[in-house]
Amino acid sequence: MSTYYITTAIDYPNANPHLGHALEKIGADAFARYKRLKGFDVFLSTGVDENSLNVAKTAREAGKSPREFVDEMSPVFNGLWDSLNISYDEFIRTTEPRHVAASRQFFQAVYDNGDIYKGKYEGWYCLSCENYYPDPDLVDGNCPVHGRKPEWLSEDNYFFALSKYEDRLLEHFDENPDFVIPEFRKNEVLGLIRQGLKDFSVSRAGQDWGIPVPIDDSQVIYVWFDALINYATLAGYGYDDERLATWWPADVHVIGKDIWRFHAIYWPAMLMAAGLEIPRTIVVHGFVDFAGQKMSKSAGIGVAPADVIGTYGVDPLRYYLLREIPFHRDGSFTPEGLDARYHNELGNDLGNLLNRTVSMLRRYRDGTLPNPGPDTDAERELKVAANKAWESVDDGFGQWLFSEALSELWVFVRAANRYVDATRPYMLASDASQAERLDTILYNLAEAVRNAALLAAPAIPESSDKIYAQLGLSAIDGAAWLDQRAWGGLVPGSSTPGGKPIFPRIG
RNA sequence: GGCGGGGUAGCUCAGCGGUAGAGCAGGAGAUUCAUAAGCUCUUGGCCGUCGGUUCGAUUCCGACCCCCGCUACCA
Repeated sequence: MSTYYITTAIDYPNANPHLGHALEKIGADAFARYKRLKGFDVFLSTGVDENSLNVAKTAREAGKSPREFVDEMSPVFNGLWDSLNISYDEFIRTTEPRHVAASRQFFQAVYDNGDIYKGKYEGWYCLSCENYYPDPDLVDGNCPVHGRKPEWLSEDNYFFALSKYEDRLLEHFDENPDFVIPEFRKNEVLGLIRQGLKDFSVSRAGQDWGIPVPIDDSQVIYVWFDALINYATLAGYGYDDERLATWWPADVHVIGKDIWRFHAIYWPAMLMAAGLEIPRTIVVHGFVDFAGQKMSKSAGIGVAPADVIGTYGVDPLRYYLLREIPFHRDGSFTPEGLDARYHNELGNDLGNLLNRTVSMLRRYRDGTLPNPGPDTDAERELKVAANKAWESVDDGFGQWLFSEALSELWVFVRAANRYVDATRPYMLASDASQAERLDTILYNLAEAVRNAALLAAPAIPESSDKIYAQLGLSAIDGAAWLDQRAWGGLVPGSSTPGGKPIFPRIG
């Protein structure tokens, strides 16, 4: 079985995760589920980036030790991913011993290769912020946050010779045109590389939080340098060569538009320097805003994922984000939009389709799937619609175009609703001479619902399983897109228990 | 300043050389298996502005105007 390694960004655990974080994990999860359904052995990763000096700072402000703080925050993240049904295989914390070891080994490898050297890092440093500011960020020569005069400080740091890799990076982009998706992001990356790359500092002096530099324990590794290495750590780098051979290079890094510089430039160069292969693809997604405004906890703008789950459920949130927001671009979360898509698309179109189907099976056939007779034009049309859906939904998920995929799927869902109206099974029930015709309609209708559920499974796995259950089938798993795709997966004579509406009206 | 993205129906967007499309919202109708759901029909757009190329441009080219992102620099 082919392996497929998908990573998501590891998040800074210095505040609670919001919808933006959720968007990325949900997209990556939908893709991971899609790949599994297509028969791949998938490894999906996520985690938290705990070595940041910001984390240490936030901890101190909360009157806690960094260690205490991250131990509290970490479960908040994987807890949310669990409640969103993110099917991650591993959740990494960058304070884990295996990652500390891997980072040090990686640093050492790059150093041994001659690409890390000692240099001077200097700039305007605000003592209140504990941060360096580049000249243009200063306001009248003062710290933009505290308004106080910063001090000119310099410290010895270790630098990574990024500038050496300019040509090799350009070459890599040239040879791998799909390295960065979507294309307009690739163009941004290339633009930046062509402007010329500068070496960057990969260590910080005088800090007590972080991973010690292997060749100099007075310094810690710069947080981005160690954070990126998490992808290799998870693949076994530094402790399990067999595992590394199986999973490295990663097939795709899923990241937000704010961090492509690190993933598309720094990271490949770091890997070249460490003698590791470069991941095959980097998929860059956009951001979610709240009704046109940036989400901001302090300003009270936005909504907590847990609240949405509490009101609507997990799958409605997953569906809404995947359907509403084009993954590669920015999009907007609005309570009205969520409510509309929930009721119109999930409830009325899909949920009601299931409900009317199992209801008629119960009323007219005692909840037992009948044997279908010969097709008429109506059945042929329905199957054409199904085939079209399979093609375009498969294609859409494969290209990270979730919104398009779901949009195409709903074309089929509507076709199935139209099938009921066109064939009018409820008018046939009282006429014994029409029994075979009714059997045919009910069977094909159920089959249409089953196909829709299977197609929707990457996006709304729990709901798809519920639909399967109402049709008397066991949960969807394994390479179901390969082995259950054919029309006729339902066995005549089996019982269709039905059940409560899966997307009940709210409010 | 440079690079990139966007500007199409009230809303969210698709189309990207050949008589303007979808979903939602609004209006009307025929139905009843179903979560007052589904189905059918329908109102609604000088396709950001101004020029150009073309038999023909929302679609190509040029200039410009707004919104967003990245990046550089001046001060």
